[in-house]
Amino acid sequence: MAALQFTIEQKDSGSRARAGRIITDHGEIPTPIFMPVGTVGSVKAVTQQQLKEEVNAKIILGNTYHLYLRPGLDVLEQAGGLHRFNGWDRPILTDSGGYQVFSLAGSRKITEQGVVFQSHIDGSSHLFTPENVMDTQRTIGGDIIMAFDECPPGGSEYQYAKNSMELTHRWLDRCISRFTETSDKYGYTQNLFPIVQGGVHTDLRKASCEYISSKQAVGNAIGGLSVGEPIDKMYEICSLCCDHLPLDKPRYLMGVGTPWNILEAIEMGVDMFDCVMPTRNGRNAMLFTSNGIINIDNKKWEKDFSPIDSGIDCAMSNYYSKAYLRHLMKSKEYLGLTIASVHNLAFYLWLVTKAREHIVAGDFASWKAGMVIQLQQKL
RNA sequence: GGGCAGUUACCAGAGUGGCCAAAUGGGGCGGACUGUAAAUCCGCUGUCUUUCGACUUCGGUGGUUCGAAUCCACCACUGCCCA
Repeated sequence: MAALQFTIEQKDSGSRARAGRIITDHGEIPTPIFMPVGTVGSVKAVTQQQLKEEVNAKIILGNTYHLYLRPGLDVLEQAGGLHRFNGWDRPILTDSGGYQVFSLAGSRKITEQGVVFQSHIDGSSHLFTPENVMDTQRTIGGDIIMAFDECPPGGSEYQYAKNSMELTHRWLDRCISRFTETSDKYGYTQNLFPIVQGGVHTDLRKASCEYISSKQAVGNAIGGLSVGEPIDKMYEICSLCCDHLPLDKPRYLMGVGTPWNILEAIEMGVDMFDCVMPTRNGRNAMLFTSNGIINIDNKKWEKDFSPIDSGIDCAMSNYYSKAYLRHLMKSKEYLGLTIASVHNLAFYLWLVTKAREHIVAGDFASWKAGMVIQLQQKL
């Protein structure tokens, strides 16, 4: 059993994009990659079989905060970790709960020691520290686990962002200490990714990248983006981070994003992505297709019996019609949620696979320029 | 034949003299969603107008009143009960 390895197989000639491969004990991950989000150990409305056979997912996410609250660590430990528990035998990445510091801002308190959360399930209080978040992620059993960070809102002003970043750095040191002191729990290697913060402030981001880089982790994450800042700022900061993070380690842009966001970031040299958008928006009737965006609730699809998306290689997307999916969504049938989610995820995986092919072929930038426009069209 | 209840916008259903273009729910239409407190949330849903506002609506006709979805008379239709 070995630590995560990353190899770059091909660099794009016209941009910073790269085609690589991550090797973990649970299998290989070609990059760039999109990772479906399975917060509570389930990619909502999608089975693990569908993730493999229809979506072609290589790695999925789980969330520390949610899994800690339910089913709880005793269940996960007795199950033998999340892989055994949910039947997903490919790699898993667990987020640390840092995002919940942002999204549950109304029911948590941050101190130097850590964060006290009030459970969204029953209101009970729980203290998360860098140390116990490492222990918890060890127990959940992610192949890649994330440092515990504070994710400040996109509009945070300089001083807040600076304090927040410095806190995240101190927490990182504590995460690394605890992570180093403890062992892999289930026989395969677990790998820690630190997270860059610094808001939308370039000097903070640069400093954070340098600090994070000095830790020489096997991979690095860019956090604190797509949290309310203008989209141009997101691109600017992402690009800057890619200039200051190690070239030979995978870069993970957390929580991003739209298909065109992902293409832009790939061009900057990002290798890994996750986002709830394909699943959540899918459940809410928004489909991403190789031709553009569809609101499947719109009446215009009522009698459109053509496949959902014949431009990608997902069997489900080619089998079911837009009219049928609209009917299912309008009728609030569970199957509609599944088809929409599977399709959107398959599209995202198709997109990063195509991106990789074009990087290898050496024409990524020109292909991307056309796709960014095409994918945003409202059909 | 007699008695009682009812008829409101796409549907269901409040409203019983002015604060009613008319509650609420459903349906319809549109939008939002970026490390998931989300199968959620937000608009619009008589006509014209960007707004202000104007106009036409509450089974039909006529009436009472300054003013009627609301009161009265007759008519039409529906449901239940008694013969």
